[in-house]
Amino acid sequence: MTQLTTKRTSLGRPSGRDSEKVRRDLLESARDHFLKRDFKAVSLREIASSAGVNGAMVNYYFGGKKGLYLAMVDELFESLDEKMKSLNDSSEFSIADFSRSYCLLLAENPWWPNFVAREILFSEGETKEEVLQRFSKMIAPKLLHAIGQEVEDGNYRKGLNPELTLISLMGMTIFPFLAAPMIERVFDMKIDETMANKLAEHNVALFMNGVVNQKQQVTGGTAS
Amino acid sequence: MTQLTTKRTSLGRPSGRDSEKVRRDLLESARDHFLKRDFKAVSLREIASSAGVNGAMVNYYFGGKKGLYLAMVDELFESLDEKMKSLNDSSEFSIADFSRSYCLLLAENPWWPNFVAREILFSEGETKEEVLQRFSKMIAPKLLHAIGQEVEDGNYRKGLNPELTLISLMGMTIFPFLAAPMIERVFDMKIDETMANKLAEHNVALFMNGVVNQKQQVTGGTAS
DNA sequence: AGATTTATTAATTAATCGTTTAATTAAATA
DNA sequence: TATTTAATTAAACGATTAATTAATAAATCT
Repeated sequence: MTQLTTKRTSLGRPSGRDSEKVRRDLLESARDHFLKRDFKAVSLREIASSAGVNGAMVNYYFGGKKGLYLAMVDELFESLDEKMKSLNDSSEFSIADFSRSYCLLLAENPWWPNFVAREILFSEGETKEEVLQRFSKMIAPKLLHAIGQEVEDGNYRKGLNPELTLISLMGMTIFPFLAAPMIERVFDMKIDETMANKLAEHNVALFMNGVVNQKQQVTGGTAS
Repeated sequence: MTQLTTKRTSLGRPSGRDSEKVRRDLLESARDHFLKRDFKAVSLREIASSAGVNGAMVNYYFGGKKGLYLAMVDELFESLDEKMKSLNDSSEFSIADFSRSYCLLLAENPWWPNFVAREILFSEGETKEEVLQRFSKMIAPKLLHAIGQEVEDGNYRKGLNPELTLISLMGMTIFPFLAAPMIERVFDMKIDETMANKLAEHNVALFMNGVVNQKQQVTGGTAS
C-alpha cells in the first residue's frame, strides 16, 4: 500500500511529509495554546500532540519551548504590524479616526489585548521585555505625535495633558476588550463586531465632548 | 551543656511558637507572591520559605497549595469589600466623585486590577467564576444606578448610552493602573499616588467635557 | 509523671516538565 | 547502488513540583 494517511506510530522519517508544514503546524498549535494560557501552563508535549508530532520536534525545529514561543510572538506581531500599517495609511488621520479604527481592529483580534496584558503584566524575564518593546514602539509614538499635533493646532481644550489624554483614550478603547469576560457578564452584552462599532462611535463622541449637557452648563458637585 | 544546642535544624514542635502567627505569615507570604506572579509560577516551597517554615506547613494548615491560594483570595476580597463600603458610604455621590475616589483607591492598592485581570483572563475553573462574580457585584450596579440617575436628571448629553459611558469611565480609570508597567515605560512616568491624583482630576475633566476646544467652555473646578 | 495531642521538619514519593540521546527510516547524494 | 543526511519517535535524563510519611519534640491533658 502507498501512504494513504499519515501512518501513526512509525519510527523514523515518515514518507512524503512536508517538513515546512510541520513547522507551520507547530506554530499554529503554539499560538492556539499560548493565546489562551500562560507560557508555564502550556506543556511542550501538549503543543506537539495538537500538531500531531512528537515533542522532540519542538526542539528540532525551534531549539526548545522558548524558541517556539518567541517564533510565535514574532509571527503574531508581524501580522499585527501589517494590520496597523494598513490602518495608518490613511495619511491624514485624527485621533478620533484612529480610535475608531483601532476599536475595530481589536474586535477582529480579541486575543490581542489579553495576550499583551498577560505578557506585560505577568510574564517574567526576556519575553516580557521583548513584547513590551515591540508593543510600545508600534503604537504609542504615532498616537502621541498625533495628539500633540492636535493640541498644537488648538483643537483641544486647555488644561488637558496630551499624555494623560492619550492614556485615557487608550483605556477607553482597550479596556472593553480586555475586560470582555467581565463586561459581557455584568452588562449582559456580547463584545462582537457590532458592539465594537457602537463602542467606537460612542467613545469618539464621549472623548470629543464629554458627558455634560452643555445647555445646562452643569459641573456641579465635582468641584473640589 | 546539654541545653546548648548548635543544632539549627530543630525537628519537632518548636518551643513557644504561636501557630496562629504561622498561619498569618503563610497567608501574607502567599499574598506577596501570588500578587506578583502566577499561581503556577509560584512554588509552595518559595512561599513557605519566605514565611520561615517548611513547605509541609502549607499542607498542614491549608490542605495544599490551592487551599492556601483560595484562603488568600478570600482575605483579599474581604479587605476590598471593606474599602469599597467605606467609599460608597458617602451617601450623595456623583459619578465624578466616584471616579476620583476610585482612582485613589487604585493608587493605594495597585495590585488590585492586576489581580482581578489575571484571575479573569487566565485562571481556570472555580476561582475565575467566583472572582468574577464578587468583583462585578461589588462595583457595577451602584455605578450603573448612579449614572442612570444623572442621565434621568438631564445632566448628561443626549445620545450617550449609560452602560457604554460607564464602561468607558471604568476603562479610563482602571487602565492606567492595569497597564502601569507599560505606561511607565512608554511615557516615562511613575504611577504613584501623586500621579493618581493628577489622573483622577484629568479623567474627571475629560469625562465631563471632552477634548474639543469649545469657544466658550466654562469648565468646573479642574482648571489649573 | 506519663500519655496524648499538636506542630514542625527531613526524607520520600510520584508526577510532570523541558531537554537529550539513540534508534530508525525516508530522502538525497555520490 | 552505497553512503550520507534529514526527519521522526521512543526512551531516558535530570530538575522541579506538590504532596505524603515518618520522625521528633513541645504542649496539653489525665
